[in-house]
Amino acid sequence: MSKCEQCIIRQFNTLKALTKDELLRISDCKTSKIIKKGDLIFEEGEILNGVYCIKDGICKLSKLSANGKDQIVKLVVKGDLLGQRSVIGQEAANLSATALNDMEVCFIPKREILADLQKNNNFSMEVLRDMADDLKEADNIIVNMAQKSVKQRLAETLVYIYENFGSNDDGTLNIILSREDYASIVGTATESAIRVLSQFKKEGLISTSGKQIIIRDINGLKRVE
Amino acid sequence: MSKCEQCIIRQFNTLKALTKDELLRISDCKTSKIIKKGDLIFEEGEILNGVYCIKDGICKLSKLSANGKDQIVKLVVKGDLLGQRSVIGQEAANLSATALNDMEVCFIPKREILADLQKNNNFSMEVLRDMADDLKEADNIIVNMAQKSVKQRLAETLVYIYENFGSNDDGTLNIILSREDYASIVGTATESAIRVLSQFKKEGLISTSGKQIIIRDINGLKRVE
DNA sequence: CTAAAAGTATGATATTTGTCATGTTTTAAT
DNA sequence: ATTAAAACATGACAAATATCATACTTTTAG
Repeated sequence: MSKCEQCIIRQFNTLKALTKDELLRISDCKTSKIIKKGDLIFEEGEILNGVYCIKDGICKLSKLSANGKDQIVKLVVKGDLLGQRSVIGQEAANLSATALNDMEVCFIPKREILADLQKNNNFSMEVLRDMADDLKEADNIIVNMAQKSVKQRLAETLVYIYENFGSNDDGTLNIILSREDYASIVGTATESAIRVLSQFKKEGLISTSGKQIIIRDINGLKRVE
Repeated sequence: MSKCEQCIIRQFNTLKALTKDELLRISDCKTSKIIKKGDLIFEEGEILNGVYCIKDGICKLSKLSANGKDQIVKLVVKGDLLGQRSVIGQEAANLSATALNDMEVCFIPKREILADLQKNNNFSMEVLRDMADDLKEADNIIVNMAQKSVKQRLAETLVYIYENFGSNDDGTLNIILSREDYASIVGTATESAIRVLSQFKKEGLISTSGKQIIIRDINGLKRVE
């Protein structure tokens, strides 16, 4: 079993504030899991017994709406921590987490996290800052959802993915999403998302091959109105 | 100057986790302010030097979108704390706060709050829980914005205000908002909000006299599709 | 390698929501 | 109490988005 003290991943999340001793303790009780593309990590309503530290892969956080459609609220990638909110609030998960490709995660029991939050103030401040940032991000999404068109939201989503999750050598986006996923991020019908992507293609902003999307004109996408 | 140790308000927010000594210190450096209806408490982009504890009154947290329209993200009432996120994140305010009626607030300097967060773990845990709750709420709003119709969102807003902020003896909602404010919560055009309210009136779900709104059929509002 | 399934694409049409114009009512200041 | 300004209300029309139908393409499982 690999050791947390030597794991590079923790430098990217709030666990970086833990002491050597705390890391050793967590290392002893954590469990590693492999999660396959499409599999559920946890589901809305489920009680979480700990948090997940993502060593590799990408997943979506989504919630089922009354109309039967899934809404994606956030994309979570390598280095991020999953389930912090539910563990802190001591309540059932509000969102479902689904793997978008094969993932490797470490599960850390709730009691360890809560104990460290109580004892280590650097850690709780770090978690606080992290959550403050998530909250700001969520507020911005609310404004965008309410005030921008589907076309603008989709363009911004492409820019966001390009700038935050990068692209491969051949120019394709690192994260591969279905058109349905794009619709579910933007909050629109799948057909509408497809139509807008087709339009972007015609305008030379992107090109596609299958599910792969290549950004051709990032500034053009930023200018979409 | 009134004293925090004797103030009932703090029982309703995270300040309840502070010790007597901490409260005494805060009491000594806090300042009381009266804010008139319509006045700005702070504006998006402004650096906050502390947090506001709301002793009386109601305000809206909003953000200006690129299209020039204001989007209301949250309503904040007596007992709530304002500006926690900006102070913790050590960055400019992401939202503007505007009084919806005459308000009485206490301003607590940033350094006091940050010092207490460092020292008092009960307090930081309390703030953490509070923020976790805000985040959950924000995620739910995102889903509603993306997946529900203007009519549904407006009905839910009325139910929310009725259930969380109460009504007067004559049945009118405690919080009086303009049609423009309702539009700005729901994320629609003012005319659309007016039209939907008119429809609710025709259907007997609400009645109005001027800006005042009376809920006639709360269950009917909950059933709106 | 191949068939079935899943995903993508696009047209036609319906519905929802936004915009502009205009008139009425309410609110607030003198 | 009076009046100007603000807020509310509604019609007509335009634009954005959803829905349904259908065909094509890519991916996946055996």
